Amino acid sequence: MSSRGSNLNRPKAVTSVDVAAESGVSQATVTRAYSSPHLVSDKTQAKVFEAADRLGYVPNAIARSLKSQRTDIIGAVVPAQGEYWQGFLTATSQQLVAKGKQLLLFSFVSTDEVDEVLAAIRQYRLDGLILASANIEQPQILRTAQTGLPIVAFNQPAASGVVPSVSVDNKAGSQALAEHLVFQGARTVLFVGGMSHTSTDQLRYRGAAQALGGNGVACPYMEAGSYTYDAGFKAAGQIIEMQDRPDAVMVASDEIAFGVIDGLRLGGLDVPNDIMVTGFDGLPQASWAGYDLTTLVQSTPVLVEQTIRLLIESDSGPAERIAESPADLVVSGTLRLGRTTNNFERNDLKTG
Amino acid sequence: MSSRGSNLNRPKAVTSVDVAAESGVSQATVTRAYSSPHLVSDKTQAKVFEAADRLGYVPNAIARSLKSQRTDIIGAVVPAQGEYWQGFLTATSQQLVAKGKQLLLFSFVSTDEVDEVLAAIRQYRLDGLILASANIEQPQILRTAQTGLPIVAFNQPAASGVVPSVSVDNKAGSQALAEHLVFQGARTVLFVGGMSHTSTDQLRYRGAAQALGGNGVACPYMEAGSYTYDAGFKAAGQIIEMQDRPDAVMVASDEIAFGVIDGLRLGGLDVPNDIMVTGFDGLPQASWAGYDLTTLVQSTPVLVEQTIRLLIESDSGPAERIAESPADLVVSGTLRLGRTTNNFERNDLKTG
DNA sequence: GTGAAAGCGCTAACAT
DNA sequence: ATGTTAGCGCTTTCAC
Repeated sequence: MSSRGSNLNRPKAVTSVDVAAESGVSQATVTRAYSSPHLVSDKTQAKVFEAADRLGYVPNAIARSLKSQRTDIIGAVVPAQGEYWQGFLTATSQQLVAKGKQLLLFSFVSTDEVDEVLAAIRQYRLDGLILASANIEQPQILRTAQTGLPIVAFNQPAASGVVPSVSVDNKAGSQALAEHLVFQGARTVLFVGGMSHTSTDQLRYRGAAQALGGNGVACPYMEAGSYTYDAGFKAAGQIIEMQDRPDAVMVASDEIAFGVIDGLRLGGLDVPNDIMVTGFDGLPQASWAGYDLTTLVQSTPVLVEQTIRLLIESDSGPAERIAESPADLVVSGTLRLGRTTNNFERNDLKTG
Repeated sequence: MSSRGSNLNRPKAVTSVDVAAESGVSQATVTRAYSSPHLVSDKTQAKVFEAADRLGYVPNAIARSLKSQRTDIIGAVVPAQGEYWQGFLTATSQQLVAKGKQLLLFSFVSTDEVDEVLAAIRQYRLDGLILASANIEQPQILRTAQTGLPIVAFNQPAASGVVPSVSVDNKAGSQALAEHLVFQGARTVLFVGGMSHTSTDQLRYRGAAQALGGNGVACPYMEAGSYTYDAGFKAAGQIIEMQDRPDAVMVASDEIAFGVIDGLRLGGLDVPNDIMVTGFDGLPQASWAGYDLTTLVQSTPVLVEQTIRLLIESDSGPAERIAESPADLVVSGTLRLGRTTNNFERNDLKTG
């Protein structure tokens, strides 16, 4: 065995006691210099910081958390797959750091892993948890919520019965988009969903069906099977085979829509001249020239902001149960030109 | 029911002392039942777990960390932008959870934020840190490493002088790809890099230039400016303007390559018949029918595995300084057909 | 404004 | 196999 200490070969940690000794004040004063500077004279604070600098002292967040019962860490449970989630993760991480909080990330592939993850989470006494997937089941959520851990569901409107939830206004967005399709002259529209049992799917379909029905346009539903490119690609194969091919396909998500477009084009159809396609989400790729997809752009930073607010406010007082944010309709190349209106303008999705 | 009434939401925390009282054993035995079950009789353990269940007890990881000086948390600093990073994050999160560890995520947009983030990190006494970006500067890395925090650089080969580093074998991959281009009949090749000062760019270019030079093919370098779609799209504009348009464009990353392809096609060129394009990374979108990009596929899970191994082993003994993993050449639709060899086969990038 | 002292909940000797 | 005890590093009364 090595003669060294049992576990880590790190340099011995510098603690507030060391800084106290070095600067000739008490340990309590060192702590105060950091966490309650207003209780310490400027001179003392300077003395402490100098000593800390000399010694390389950094306050220990673990010890602070043990005492204060706050970790300043927010957890997020996010699906491993899906083009959508990157934007969520970076927005969340950024906004939390700006608030002096950190993000503990858990990703899962299959729903089975969620239980395991939720158990691991409980040990860490997080300040809050964001559940960002339609694939987490309500009993799981409920059980976790009962431990007293503040939870907010993200883009999972169905969870709002159990925990506060933040999501884009799926139905209103879908309605606006459907109305625009009618305006563009679509007389037959097919809705391609991801998984029919999710609330996201249902709301988006309902919005479409309602708006279309009001205009005397039928809206059959086709299930792609998952929210993936491949599912959309396969769905396109079925669309091509259809007897009465629709004028337009409303797809439940951008990622599925990319697959639909590629599948249709590979099948020899011209998008948008033979058939129009729309998406939902506003992924960065939607504005890529190869797709130039008409879609509903979610403002992820805004949604995340609301999520964090709900999470933090849930410490004090009754929170709203559900917050819905509008999606912006962005009309692009996947709609036929020549019938546009200036109610809708082409926005840039990327700032660069 | 729902009116818990009071303001503070968390039920008073159940501790090992409570469980001890409930089960009639000492507090230490409760702890042992969880962390060293072999030191406890089966009967006692059962008794403890029952009591814990009744009370809803979960061990407190914060308190454990304070005592044990291990948090079981690994940090990762990752750029906010870039299609590449989602795969890294999910692989890392997954593999860590499988090892009973957690992932604390930090993302940054501009380099200025890195210092702030590194400071925040130090407070958390992480067990290790993965720096996954070419944009973190060596002095910063060095300073952080000197605090005793084990660090591994991910896909940032230049950092290997300072901390252990794991990356794909950029040069060898690029060479193999360049040789294949020559085999396909390319006589003039343009290399489009992201940012010329990064080691990733340099290695990928060097590999290409060397292989091409050995075959008497020149390889000028063009800098896109960033590793983004937009940068590639703009580069395509310049390529179209060129007097002697190259047979093929080797692009430093898939994401840039998507932009190049779209830009070339929008400019009226046929990819691959007018001009061939290759990428590097093996993003999911590379296998989408719209691009079907010939690229070098990094096995992110394997790279992450090595990264984690280095991080954990660095606790005990001298680690390798650098690990390089091969990239798999995947030949797809963005190369001209008719001259293929069965040395290279089309692989499926997606398992679904 | 500063110091002394009592924990936060768990771990790891050291006893028995 | 189990109980006792002394901390881990910080926050927070409570004195002075």
